[in-house]
Amino acid sequence: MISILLVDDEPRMLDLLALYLTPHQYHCTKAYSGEEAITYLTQNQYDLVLLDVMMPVMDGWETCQKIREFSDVPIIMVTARDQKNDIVHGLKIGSDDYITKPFHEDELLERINAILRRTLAIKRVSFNNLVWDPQKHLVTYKHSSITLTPIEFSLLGLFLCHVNQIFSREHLIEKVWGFSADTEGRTVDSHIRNLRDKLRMSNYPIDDYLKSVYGVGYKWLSNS
Amino acid sequence: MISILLVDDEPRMLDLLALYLTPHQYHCTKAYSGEEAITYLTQNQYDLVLLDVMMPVMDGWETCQKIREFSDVPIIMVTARDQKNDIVHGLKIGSDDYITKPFHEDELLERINAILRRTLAIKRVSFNNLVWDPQKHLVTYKHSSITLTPIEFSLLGLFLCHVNQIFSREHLIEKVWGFSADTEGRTVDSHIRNLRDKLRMSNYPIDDYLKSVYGVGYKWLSNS
DNA sequence: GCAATTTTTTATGATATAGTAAAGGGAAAA
DNA sequence: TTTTCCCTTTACTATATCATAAAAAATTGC
Repeated sequence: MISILLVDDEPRMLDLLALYLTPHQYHCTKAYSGEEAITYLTQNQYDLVLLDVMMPVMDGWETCQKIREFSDVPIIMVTARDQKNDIVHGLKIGSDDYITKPFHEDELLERINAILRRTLAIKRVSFNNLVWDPQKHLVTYKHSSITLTPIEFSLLGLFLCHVNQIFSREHLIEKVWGFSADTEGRTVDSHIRNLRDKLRMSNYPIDDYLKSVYGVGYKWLSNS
Repeated sequence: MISILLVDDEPRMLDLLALYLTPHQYHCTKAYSGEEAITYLTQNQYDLVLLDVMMPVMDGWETCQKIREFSDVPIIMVTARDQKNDIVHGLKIGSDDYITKPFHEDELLERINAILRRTLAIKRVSFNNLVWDPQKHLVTYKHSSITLTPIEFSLLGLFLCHVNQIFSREHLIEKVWGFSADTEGRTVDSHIRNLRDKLRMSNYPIDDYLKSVYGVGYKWLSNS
C-alpha cells in the first residue's frame, strides 16, 4: 500500500486531503507542522509528501529544504493561487511538483499519480561501481557515464536485476522487446556484442560478468 | 551572488551594515537617501532592500510605498526600538520584515536569510554566463539579453534547474504545458529547435549542452 | 585433433527517431 | 480591421539504431 505524509497546520485541510486520497488506496498520515513531519520522516518510510507552504514557525519551503538534507522522498508543494510564476514553483530547489489551492480532487490525484509513476519505478541498481539508473536513464562506471541505446540499456538492466539467472534468447526477447516482437534469436547476439563493446571501452571488466552459456543463452555472473 | 541595497542617511550606519554583510557573500550597494535608492532600483536588480525609517526629506515609509509601486523586491525596515505601531504600519505598506536598532549581527543575518529563503526560492539560475532570471523573466548571455517566448523560457529553466536529468517529451509537456494539455510530442521538438536557434544566434554553445537522447528525450549536459 | 555446433564478429539494408522547414490557426497588439 | 507573434502540426530530410545474413572464431564431444 502506498503511504503519503500530509503536512498542514489546518486540521480541516488535512481531513479534506485524507478524504480525497484514502478511497484511492493511499494510506495517509497527518502532520500538523514541519517539525512533526520531519520527525515522522526520520522514523518511517513514505512514498510521497504533500506539503503546505503557508505554515507558522517553519514554512513549507524551509521544511522542504530540511527534508532534502536527508531524504529524496518526492514532495508536492501546496501553494496559494495568487503566485503567478507558474512553472517557477515547480522548479523549486527540491520539490518535485506543486499544486495551487483550491484544487479539484482529480487534479490532485493526477499529480500524485504522475509523480509516483516516475519515482515508484525501479530504483538504481549497482554492481561493483557500475550503476544502472532507470529514472535518469543513465549508466555510469566509476562516475563516468556510458551512453547506451534503449535496447542495450534494457538488456543491462535485466541482467543486473537478475544476477546469476540464465536467460534464453527467447526469454530476453520477451522481456526486452515485448511479447508481440518477431525478433530472431541471433539479433540478441548483436546487441550483446554492442553492449560488451561499450562497457569494455569504458574499462569495465564486462567479460568477467556477462557470460554466454553454451547452447542455452546468457547470464550475468556474480562470484559472490 | 546575492545583492543587497542599503538605504540610510548616516554613512556610519551604511558602513556598519556593509561590514556585517560582505563577509557572508552579500554584495552591498549604498544609497544615502530614499530618492537615491529608487534610482538604483529602477536601474539594477537587487535581491533585498534594507531601509532605514528615520531619514530626512523622504522617510523610510514613504520610500517603501514608492518602491512598491513598481517592484516586489523584499524590504526589511530598520526602525528605532519598540515602535510597535510603526511595525504594523510598515507591514501594511508592503515591507516584509523589520529590525530594531541597535541590533546584533546574528539577528540581522537571520532575518535576511529568513526572507531570502521565501522570496529567493527560485532566484536566478546561471550556467557559464547564461543567466535565467524568472523574476525579470529574462535570459542573458554575457550580459546581452536573449528574447524567448514563454514556452522557450520555461523549457530552458526546467533544464537549467535539473542539469543532467533526462526528460521524456511527455515529462516536458507535463511540466511546461501542464497536465490537461493535449500537445503532441513532436511539438516539443519545434520549441527545442527555436530555443537552440536563438541561443546559437547569441553565440551560446548550446549544442554542447542541450542534447537529445535517442529514443528517450532531451537533457542539459553538464560535463562536471 | 577433428567435426559438429554455437557464439562472435562483420557488414549491410531496413526501420525508427530526431532535425528542419514551412504552413496554418488563433490571440493579442496596432 | 489588419498585422504580428507565438504555438501547433505536418511533411520531408538526416541520422541513429536495429535486424538480419553470412563469415570467422570459439566451444563441445568424440
